Amino acid sequence: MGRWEPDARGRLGQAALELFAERGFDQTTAAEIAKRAGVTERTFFRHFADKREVLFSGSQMLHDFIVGAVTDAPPAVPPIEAVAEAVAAAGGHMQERRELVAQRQAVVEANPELRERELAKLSFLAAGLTDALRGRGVPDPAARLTAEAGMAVFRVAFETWIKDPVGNDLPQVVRASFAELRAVTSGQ
Amino acid sequence: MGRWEPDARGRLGQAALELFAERGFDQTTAAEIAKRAGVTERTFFRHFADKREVLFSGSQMLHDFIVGAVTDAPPAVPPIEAVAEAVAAAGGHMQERRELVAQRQAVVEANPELRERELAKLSFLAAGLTDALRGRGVPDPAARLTAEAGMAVFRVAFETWIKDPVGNDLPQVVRASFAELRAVTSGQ
DNA sequence: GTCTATAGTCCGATAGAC
DNA sequence: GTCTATCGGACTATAGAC
Repeated sequence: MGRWEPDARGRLGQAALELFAERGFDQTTAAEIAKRAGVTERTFFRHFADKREVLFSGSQMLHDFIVGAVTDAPPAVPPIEAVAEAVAAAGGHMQERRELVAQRQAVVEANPELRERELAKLSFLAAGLTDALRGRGVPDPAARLTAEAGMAVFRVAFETWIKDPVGNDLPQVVRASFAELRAVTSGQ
Repeated sequence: MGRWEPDARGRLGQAALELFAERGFDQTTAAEIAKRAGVTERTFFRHFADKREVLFSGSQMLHDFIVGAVTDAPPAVPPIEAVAEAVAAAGGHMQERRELVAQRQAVVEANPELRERELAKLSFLAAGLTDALRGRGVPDPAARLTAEAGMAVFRVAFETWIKDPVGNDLPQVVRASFAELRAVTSGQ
């Protein structure tokens, strides 16, 4: 065993979520989060570039999963289908952690700065998705538009699912939202 | 003539754009912007909630223009058409100020915090657009998806136009992007 | 208009792991 | 010896409180 308890990063994320939920993002200082996690404020900022970032460790996993799924889809699958299935599959994983996801989302929605960061993460994901589609031979601007359409659907489907008190089939909501997007863009 | 020069807000916006372009967002303090505009730092924060906001006065105008155009479109116009024409018309106005728009965009792109704020403004616009569509009798989730599709197209079309060294027909790029979105969502 | 809390940076020091 | 994670303290600017 080392000098310190392991997984300072994980403990910081846990402590931050608890404190933000208890008393709000603005009313929580980085020093308080660090204290609850058993480290110093300085250590907090070595793990996270800013106070908001502590809530977005999972975004990288989401990014890698969705981009990976699109990259690995069989070549014959049409681009929009590859994106739809990747997003639906990611939804399946989120569903397994619904309690945690819902608590985190409530914290994010309660604060404008956190909502801003959430949008930035989805924009970053759209960029990754665009690259993955280009890698499948999809030309611009189709690659960019397909990726943006996928993120639009993800936003809408996720919001529908998280607001539903039951909310037990996110992948299905994702697929239905893609169908709905096709309907509205074709003029009904 | 009053005690102060008029339009402190406008001068602050101008001074901020100049300073951000000269030495970057991070290397410019609110006090420096205020000094160049001939006011105190305190006045800067009376006009703008935070340092980033000084670059986004135009976002409110864009919001009101697009939401107004969708609200005022004849009832017979299909939702996606109403959105497409509203965005195309807004593009026409931006085109008239291409130099200023391009300079501002270069500053925004150069800084992650400013890019974040830009995304937040577009998200706010999507929300206004969703309400306008509901006002036209479009049900959920179609209203939300149509609005998000409109913002996705706007992002892509704007980026295409601003990167084009000539870039003299944004409304046309917007319409072409809507057509492309229809194509990609229907699976080519 | 002044005062202050907090975010976020920079420097150096320490100690275990490899 | 090198690498990585931690700590301590001083410092500036933002942003809000008074």
